[in-house]
Amino acid sequence: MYAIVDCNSFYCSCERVFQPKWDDRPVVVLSNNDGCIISRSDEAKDLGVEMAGPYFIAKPLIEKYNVGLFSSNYNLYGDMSMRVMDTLRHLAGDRNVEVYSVDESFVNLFFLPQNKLREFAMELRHTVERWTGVAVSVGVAPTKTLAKLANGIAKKYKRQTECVAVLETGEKIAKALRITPVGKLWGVGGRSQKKLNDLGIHTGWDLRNMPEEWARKNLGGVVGVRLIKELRGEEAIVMDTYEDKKMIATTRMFGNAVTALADIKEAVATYTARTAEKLRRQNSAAGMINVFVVTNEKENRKAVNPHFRHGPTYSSHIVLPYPTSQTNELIKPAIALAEKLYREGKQYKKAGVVLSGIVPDDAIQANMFEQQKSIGRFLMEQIDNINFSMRGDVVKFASSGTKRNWKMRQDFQTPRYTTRWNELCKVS
DNA sequence: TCTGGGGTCCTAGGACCC
DNA sequence: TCTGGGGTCCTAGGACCC
Repeated sequence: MYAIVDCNSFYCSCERVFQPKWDDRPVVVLSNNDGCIISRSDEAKDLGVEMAGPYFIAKPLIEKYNVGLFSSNYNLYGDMSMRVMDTLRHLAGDRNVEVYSVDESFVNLFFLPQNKLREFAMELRHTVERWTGVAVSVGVAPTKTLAKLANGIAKKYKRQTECVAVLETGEKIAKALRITPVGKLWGVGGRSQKKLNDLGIHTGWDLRNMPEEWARKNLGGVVGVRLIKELRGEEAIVMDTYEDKKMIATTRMFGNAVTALADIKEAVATYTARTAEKLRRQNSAAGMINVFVVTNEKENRKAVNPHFRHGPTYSSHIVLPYPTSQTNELIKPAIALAEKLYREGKQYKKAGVVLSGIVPDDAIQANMFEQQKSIGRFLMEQIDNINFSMRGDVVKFASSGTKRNWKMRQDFQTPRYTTRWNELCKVS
């Protein structure tokens, strides 16, 4: 049996821990650049604030009902996430916890007898809440997909379920599948939903009863087959042990459109530094670097797809002479790529740096600059240690610049309560 | 006027090899 | 006039997730 433990309105919950006056009032958290709504409390949901909707559209509603407004504070959420996951590991054992995203973990419950499942799930819920202040919902079932389904039910019927739903019998699973629209299943997105509905498949139960061979032909091949197996209670998606990322990226919208090459270069250098840091944190090196920029050219884009919000993406990549994790070795090619992509007179909305061809750092072949490299490696470690302990980028490369014309908007940001001494929560 | 920022897995099709 | 059959590796793009 698997549990999925999912934090309720995670970003909102994190903000409320440090500002309890918002506990019973509607709150929302905005994406970078204060662009759209990426977390909303139940109260905000009830007011009709749309998830992932643009802030400017929800603004009248937000102002009318005095909804609490927060810019995203990833330093805080990252740290709170660690606390939640550590609590789960403490209760279930390190190896039985698979962190799935910043606010969700799967927990393997094979060590529990059937009649202890609910009790243990409740213990997970209560302990996380007591130790971190973050409320969670728990779904338990024989497969990951069904556990996600159970979790959806726990969240939807919070009061009846006390945020914990266990589907341990065929009967309960069937009932849950019958009341769940197929589009709500884990792994069924908008495209597949439409396709399934057109074929007269509307509920999870309808899909569960389709033949596997049909899924192989009509539902994304092996992906569809796995989904149906999982719905029937056959494990097809197993616990994932930790693996290094195969691609690491930093991409951002600019606060305002940017036209100067100097600004683009500065942004690309900063993103490269941030990406290299992520790379070193998992002890990897990258063999390829890809830089892209997005303009705001509008012509003809809307006609093709009315949802197009920005212009075309221009991208280019360089295969590095040898894999590296050093910021200085990555910034040079990144800047060269930015220069190559830049066109005078265009307006740029966004840029990004993507590292791939990722290998373990200790597997890097020795090269002529071995000695120089080890010095560089030492330097990188020092910079990382300083930056990590300060949870910001205190030490920067000169090419990252200091003006930051392109920096994003964050008008409602809260302090980094848990990662900066001088931003600690004060109790008066 | 104003619409995140990451990731993963899979498939199809081209290039190339024997 | 007649023109195989496998196999691998790579890339682009689709679909999905949070």
